[in-house]
Amino acid sequence: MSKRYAGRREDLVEAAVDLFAANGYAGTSIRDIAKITGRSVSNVYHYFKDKESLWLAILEYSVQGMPDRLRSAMKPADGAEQRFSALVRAHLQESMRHRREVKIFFIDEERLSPGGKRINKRIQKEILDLYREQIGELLKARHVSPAAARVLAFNVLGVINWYLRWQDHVAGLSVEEIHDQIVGFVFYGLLGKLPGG
Amino acid sequence: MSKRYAGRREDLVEAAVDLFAANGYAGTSIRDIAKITGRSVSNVYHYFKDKESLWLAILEYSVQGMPDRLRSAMKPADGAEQRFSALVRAHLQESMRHRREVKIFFIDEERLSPGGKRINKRIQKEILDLYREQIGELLKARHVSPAAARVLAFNVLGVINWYLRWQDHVAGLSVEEIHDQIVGFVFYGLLGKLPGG
DNA sequence: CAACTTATAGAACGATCGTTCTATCTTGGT
DNA sequence: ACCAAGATAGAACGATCGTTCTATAAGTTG
Repeated sequence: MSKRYAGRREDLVEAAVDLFAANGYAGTSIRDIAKITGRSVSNVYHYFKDKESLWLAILEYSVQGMPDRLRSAMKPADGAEQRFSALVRAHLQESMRHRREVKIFFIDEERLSPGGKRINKRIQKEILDLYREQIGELLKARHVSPAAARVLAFNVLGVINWYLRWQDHVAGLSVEEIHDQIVGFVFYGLLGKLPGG
Repeated sequence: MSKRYAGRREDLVEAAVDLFAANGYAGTSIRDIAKITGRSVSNVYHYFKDKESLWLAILEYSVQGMPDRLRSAMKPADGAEQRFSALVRAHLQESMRHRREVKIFFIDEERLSPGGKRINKRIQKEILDLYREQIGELLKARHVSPAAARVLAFNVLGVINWYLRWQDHVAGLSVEEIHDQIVGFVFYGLLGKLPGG
């Protein structure tokens, strides 16, 4: 691989992320990707054997490693609340970092081949299980049923993933303040505790 | 309009809801809709002038009236907490009732014409404002900033809309129990109150 | 039955899709 | 300088897309 051509493959992935996030998988054509990178259609196929491979390459360098990154954000020495807070904060930051990829990942999963769907589902299940486990630790004294813990895990994921949609639409708060708000909501809801307390 | 042909238009809308929800707007063709209804392509165009009109017809008979239905679920005589609880429960029920439509509505909004987008945004804003207003009432004593109230409204919407995704994947709880769980989470989060209290 | 409106089907249009093929150009190693 | 490997472009394939046109069948109304 020559230096002159370094990053050419990554450019394609970058453009594909943009377009997939904006227009969806079915709504994005190989020609679109070629056009905004100033390349030819066949050049795209030189780097990726087909459209779905491009999709999977996106997942590979972003969402694929997310469960591990979330796990390593939680320090074993801390208490359950600190660990959970760290998990949520890491998850929010990861979602920010890979905003478009996560959007693609969670929204457009339907049109994949069975093999692609399996990868998608596996990662989603890893993250869900991570939350279920931590919620179990957090609520140990309250003996919640597994079904209830599952519902709670989905609720937390809903808050975090929904964040991707309105992230841009809030003025007047810094990113850190928004994250504080979200963590506070996940812990105490609307009524459980005063915002400042 | 003859009786023999009554409901033929509605059949097309019904099929389109199914397919749009399963495969997205760009991922669904007029020919797909014609095929599963056993009609011809041109017959679809006899009832709808183009693809986007079909989309808007779906919104019209489902999501369009949702803000009003949510408003009318809240009894003015009740207190702020009862009113908010009624709002969330009505929203959950409406989301269940029009599961596919809401999924389409919130997910696939990007590929519409400017006119279609405007309708979409208007309804979403109506619902968001409804929540912001009620959250304002609910937290009157705590003087939360408008930006913070906005974040809280988005969080609640995230929980409810995310519910559409995992609705099928929880065994061991009835629909009412799940709704209780969700309302409890919105009010008190993970730690704010005991589940049984 | 005749006239008119509605419902339907089938063929076709141009555009675009994912993909493949072939040919040229660039680069790095010898 | 030569050559193999990688990078690129362009043309073309068959399939499918949204849409339109034309023609026929069915139903309603006189």
